[in-house]
Amino acid sequence: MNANFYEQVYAVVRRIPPGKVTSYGRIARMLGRNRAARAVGYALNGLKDRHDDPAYDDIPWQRVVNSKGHISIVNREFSANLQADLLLSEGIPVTDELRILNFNQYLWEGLPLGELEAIIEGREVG
DNA sequence: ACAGTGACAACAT
DNA sequence: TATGTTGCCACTG
Repeated sequence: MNANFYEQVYAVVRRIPPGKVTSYGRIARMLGRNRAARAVGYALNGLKDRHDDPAYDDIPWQRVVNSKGHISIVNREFSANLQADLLLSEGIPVTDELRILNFNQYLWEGLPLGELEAIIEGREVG
């Protein structure tokens, strides 16, 4: 259940401020797993099974897109549009093709090394 | 223990 | 530039 990597991913995503976005690959690199981008997506996918749990309600999953700034939820029309709406409500411009305009302008800088270290070592506050 | 899978990303045409 | 192909990693049954 408590896959450590998932929890690390959630901890990072929780820190993404409103109006900012990042990518699956960048999160993977923050956690020291340079090529675990797919696993990050897999972790976020797991949220749909826990949306009842309040502990996972505060995770701004909508702020994670792919490396090109595209919303990556394909074959899931409803969720993809929901993600676009959520981003728009934060002031992030999303085209009707589900692409973020001026993606690099909204990119999140990431966490300070110390905070990342805490998350990786399981000392995150939560 | 092992093979299949997916909200990715980097390359190769 | 635009597609198609090939690694990747963590999780699951």
